[in-house]
Amino acid sequence: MRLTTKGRYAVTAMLDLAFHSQKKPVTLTDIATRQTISLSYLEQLFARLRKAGMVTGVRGPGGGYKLSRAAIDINIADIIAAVDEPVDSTKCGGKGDCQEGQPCLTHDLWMGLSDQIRSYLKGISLAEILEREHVTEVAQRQGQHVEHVVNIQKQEKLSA
Amino acid sequence: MRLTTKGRYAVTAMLDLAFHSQKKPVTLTDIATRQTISLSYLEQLFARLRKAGMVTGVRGPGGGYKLSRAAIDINIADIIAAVDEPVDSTKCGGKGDCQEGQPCLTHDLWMGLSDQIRSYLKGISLAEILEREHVTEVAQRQGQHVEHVVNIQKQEKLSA
DNA sequence: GTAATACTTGACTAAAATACTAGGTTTATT
DNA sequence: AATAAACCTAGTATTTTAGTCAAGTATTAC
Repeated sequence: MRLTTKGRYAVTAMLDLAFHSQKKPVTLTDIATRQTISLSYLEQLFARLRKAGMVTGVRGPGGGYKLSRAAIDINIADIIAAVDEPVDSTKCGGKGDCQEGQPCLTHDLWMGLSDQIRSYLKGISLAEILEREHVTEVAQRQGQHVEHVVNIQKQEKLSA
Repeated sequence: MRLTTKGRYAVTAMLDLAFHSQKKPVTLTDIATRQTISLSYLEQLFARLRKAGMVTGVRGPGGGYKLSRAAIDINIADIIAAVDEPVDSTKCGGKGDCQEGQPCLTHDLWMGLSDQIRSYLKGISLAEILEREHVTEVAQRQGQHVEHVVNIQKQEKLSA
């Protein structure tokens, strides 16, 4: 499990998507504008997210992307795993025979730790993050812009 | 908080150090050999670890490195923070004014998540990891390979 | 059917991080 | 004095990151 800016971009984009795509699909152009990520880079990330079955593309005018599953069924670990190339961190393919056994000793230690982080992130869903940080903090500090968004969301929820 | 191969190298080296430096200092050459990390790369990492006050260099023949504190007082988050350049992930310096307020919404979300990971890793000490896999001690004494260690550990889990 | 909109693909690139190389200088032990 | 080790400085090849650019294909509103 690696934690890089690439993964952060993906999580950020997914959070944006979860937040804005409740009613209709969200275009990557919108996300790119809101999150100041380049469109083509987003396209790369979403190609992977789509292959991982986490988002669904809707073509044609009025199209965009939406979550394939409910936000509560999408966890952070899966998002990061989807965009990150899986790196073999063992140097011996997990065989345990790199060198006299010793090296794989610490490899095992690290991998155990890595697994813990993974399972920890697996326990956090998009929905939980949105809910946790939701209107409370950000809206207060922010004023009209976010309030506007929040209002729209509330209206959508009411009409849904 | 980033999780990269660099951080893994640092944690691995620190685990090795914690494991072997109980009596006398450990040379980087030893660690380099055991963990198959280049000596100069280790030097770079340990320069940072030393500046962070986690290890102490002992010069001269018979010298090497040792932990500055007890292994139980050194946590994983600090190790990673020591070798990783702190990247400003906000693009607005935490001011919250990147762009219309919106971007900082998700920035905050991610940073909150990042903080959780950090505090999680802060709760794990070198000593705990070594202890958790305490069988390694046995392996060391008996000169066995890790494959055996893993088997022993599985048996212990079964019998526990 | 056409145009608009949106997704797909692939090639390319500047900048940064990674991992290493080389060659030193101290410092302390023997 | 010889040596073993930390410690320092600079450079460098490779890979990854974070994009850009260009030319597609698919879908739907009209």
